[in-house]
Amino acid sequence: MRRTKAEAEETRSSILHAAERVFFEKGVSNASLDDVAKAAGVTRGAIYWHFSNKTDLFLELYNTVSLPLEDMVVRDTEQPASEVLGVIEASAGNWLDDLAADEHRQRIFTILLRCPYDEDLMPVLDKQREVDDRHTVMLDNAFDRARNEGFLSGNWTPQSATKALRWMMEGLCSEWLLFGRRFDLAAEGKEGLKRLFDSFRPAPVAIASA
Amino acid sequence: MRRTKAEAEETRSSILHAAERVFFEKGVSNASLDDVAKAAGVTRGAIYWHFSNKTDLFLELYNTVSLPLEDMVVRDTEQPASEVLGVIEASAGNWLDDLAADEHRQRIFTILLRCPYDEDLMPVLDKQREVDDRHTVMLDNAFDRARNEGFLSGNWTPQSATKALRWMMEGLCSEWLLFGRRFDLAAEGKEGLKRLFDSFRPAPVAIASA
DNA sequence: AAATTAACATACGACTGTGTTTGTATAATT
DNA sequence: AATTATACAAACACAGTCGTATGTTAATTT
Repeated sequence: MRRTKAEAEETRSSILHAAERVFFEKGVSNASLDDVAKAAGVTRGAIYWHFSNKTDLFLELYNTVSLPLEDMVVRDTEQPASEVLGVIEASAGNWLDDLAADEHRQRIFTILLRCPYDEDLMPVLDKQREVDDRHTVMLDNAFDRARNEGFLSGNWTPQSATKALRWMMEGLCSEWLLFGRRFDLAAEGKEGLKRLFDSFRPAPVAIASA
Repeated sequence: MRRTKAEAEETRSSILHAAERVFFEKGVSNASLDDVAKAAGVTRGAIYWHFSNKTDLFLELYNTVSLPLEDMVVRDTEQPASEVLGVIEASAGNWLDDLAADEHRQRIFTILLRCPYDEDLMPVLDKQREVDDRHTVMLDNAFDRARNEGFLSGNWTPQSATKALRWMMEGLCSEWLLFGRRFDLAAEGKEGLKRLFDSFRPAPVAIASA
């Protein structure tokens, strides 16, 4: 019962969506291809037609969101230095808003956090590292610009600010994703960001007063 | 070939050690009991003698470190308020030192971070949450004491300081454990802690000068 | 000394998941 | 209109893995 090309593309994407849900619920290694097939309303034959095996299915699923993942990098480095910190903070806040609103992204991140990286999933890890490294470099540069223009507190170096920000974001999201979303990610996250960035900014110089 | 009780206890603990290594390397759900048995130099019979099944083995393994886990709570709340922040910072720093030095603890944490929590592993998750909640309460109280005595910067509230600290620690350890230990956990972690705690402390009041 | 039991190893049956092969109906091609 | 390639479903063969059942040996008990 051959379907038209559009229909085939439809079942392929329904398989991907089903895989996302099943992998999220049962974990990648605990989920069987039959679980995915049933969740997609097809048989394993359809999966093996569109994908070569489970690892390939996982990688394709990862690719469906890998490009949006990279959007978290800060690219507005053309701003005046006085606003660099504000731009970074807003960018991180927006990223939290996006994650909080996008269940798809939530599930993918959760899957990625929990998945046991064996040998054949290494490309995923490598890509994650590459994105993280690029992100780190861009943050370093941005904080460095802020510091050179006197907009970074002496308590922080560009590198330490980058790390503090990244660790806070990672811890925040890990706790939220892996631990059952028991708090308001965007609200509490942005409040934390605000206080952290306040400490990034130099103390206001005392106006000569009485 | 019946062994003496001491020998039996020895094989039991060797099974636990093997399980720790194998679960760490292959992930809990990807590791078979035969993998564990071979790594321990026994057969599956020995495992089924000492443990009822794989979940039970995992839970017993978790119990071997669950008590030390709770040591990370700050219990030195009897210090003078002026030193509360220093005590918390030192406690967190010590915790990092311990983790960096104890491969056993590293593996257990990594396993816990990566393991897909299905239904029968819920007790582990619940216990983790309980420890975390207690830790949070103690930190809240400690920061509150510091604030009441004027030792907490106005930029932070006790709750926000607690969260910032916990997220930073969690992000730091997650990245180090899940991402290949590509940096010096204790050194970089303590530097980050120092800067964060510097921002927790109120700005020094300007001495009346010329 | 005989019987029992603890501490395993070995063997067995059942099931699950995987990859492949085969069947098949339909769209696309010629 | 006949052929072919596509998009699957259904069936098959096979390796793991699990739990259990049974065997075996040595320590303990009686």
